Amino acid sequence: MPFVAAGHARPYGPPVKEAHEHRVPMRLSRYFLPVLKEVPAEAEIVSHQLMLRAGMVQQLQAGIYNWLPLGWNVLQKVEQIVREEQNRAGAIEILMPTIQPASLWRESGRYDAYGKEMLRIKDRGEREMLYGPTNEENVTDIFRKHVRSYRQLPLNLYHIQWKFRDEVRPRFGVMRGREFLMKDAYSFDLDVEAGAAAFDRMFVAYLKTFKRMGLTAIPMRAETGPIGGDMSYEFQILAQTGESAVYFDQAFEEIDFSADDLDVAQLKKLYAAADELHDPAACPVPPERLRSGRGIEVGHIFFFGTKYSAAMGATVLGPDGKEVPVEMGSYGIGVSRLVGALIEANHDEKGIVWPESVAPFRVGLINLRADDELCRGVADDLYAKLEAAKVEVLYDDREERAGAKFATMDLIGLPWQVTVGPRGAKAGTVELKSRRTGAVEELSVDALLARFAA
RNA sequence: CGGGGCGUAGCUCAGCUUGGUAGAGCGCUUGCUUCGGGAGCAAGAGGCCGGAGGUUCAAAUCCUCUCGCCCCGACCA
Repeated sequence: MPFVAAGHARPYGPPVKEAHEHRVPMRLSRYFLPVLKEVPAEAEIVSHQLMLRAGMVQQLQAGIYNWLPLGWNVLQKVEQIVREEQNRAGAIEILMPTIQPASLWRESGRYDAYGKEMLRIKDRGEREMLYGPTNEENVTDIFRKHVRSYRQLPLNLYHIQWKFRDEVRPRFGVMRGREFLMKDAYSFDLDVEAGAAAFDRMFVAYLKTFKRMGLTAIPMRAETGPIGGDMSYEFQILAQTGESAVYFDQAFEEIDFSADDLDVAQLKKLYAAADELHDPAACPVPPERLRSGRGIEVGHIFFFGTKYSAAMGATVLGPDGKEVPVEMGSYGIGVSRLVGALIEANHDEKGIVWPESVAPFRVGLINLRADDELCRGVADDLYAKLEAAKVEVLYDDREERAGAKFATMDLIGLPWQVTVGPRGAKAGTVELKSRRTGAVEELSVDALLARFAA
């Protein structure tokens, strides 16, 4: 750790390899889970309230959060799904720093264009720097220093890194923080056609990524904003509490986004628009097929051609021996925002309801009677066996009353609750409850283990 | 960046109008009793009332400045 702390290279996260492994199971009595019974006054929307109440995050400043163990755990799960789908789509992971030199941004002309959203700082030598709000210049610099030939294309480099945008008004907890974790990928291609193909690969990767998290993401044509360019889609996930109204063709509900043969051209033809771009009079979708809802933007992809490569001299020699600027695109996913968005889409009046793929623990084991020898014996034994079976489990072994334990488990939203109580302990059974459906079944310890060991 | 609101115990808040030695509930500690959906009783710990100036015999309370946070709008992964 000292090595990591000494630089700004990678302020978070385990190496990729470890993230595949199961997490260390935890006894709640030894964990750090500062849950709150009451709703902190600062939180307005439900995901923010629940993240604070479940002890996932803690605000340090406006729009800047500490990630506590439970939240950090989820953040890493989300990050890992994003990473795996980027890798699968052929993107290659790198890591660029959070701090960038102003000189790079002067080359693209964005140092002046970006405005107050960009946090500007100076080092001891009065050198102008900035905390990166995005990394087009940085990655283009990497490219131009190392790539000379079209034979090295296509190339897609991505990283998952903290960014800072000095929002005038941060809000909604981690959904719109100033500091946020983002995956951004950058594609480099010889010509527009190849660039468009790279764009489509990311388009599909995004749909799969969100699908794996149990989210329905609707791709919508979008404005390009300060990134620039002429082809842009944003991905909105549906949640009752979404920021903006969205309208889309019912066909999106019928598509299996996890399929391997998604037809991007077809998908792009389907109608979907946020309210500001939706004109009911001009909408091509007949009313009976038009769906509406509220959306949270969790991803945004751009194809902007030679905007940066031309300005910064990122060129390659083509097969004809001519030097041309590369065609580029950039592809963002708001990783930390997704944690909030996931809760917006998955909660009830009692708390969070995690999809299994991103749950901080798969199983919450509750010993109802910590003072009862029989119960404790059964629960300790089950905990050890779940651990041996590499099931991610949080074991509530605290000396609390039943109600408090159930309330805590419901709040933090682990998909499965396993309850050991005096009644079942005598009969050799435990209770298994689905957090999502509430369905309860009674079964033997062996049957339970068989259910989760896989 | 315009408009509004709020800073008092770890959390939610009362007290401020009308200045007079700082409160409640939850949480925390200890003991006893409880024990299948956020237990009861008892005894405790815990606050420079965001900060700095000022007015006053006296300021959480009145005045000025400042810092922070939240909400609405405009803007955004």
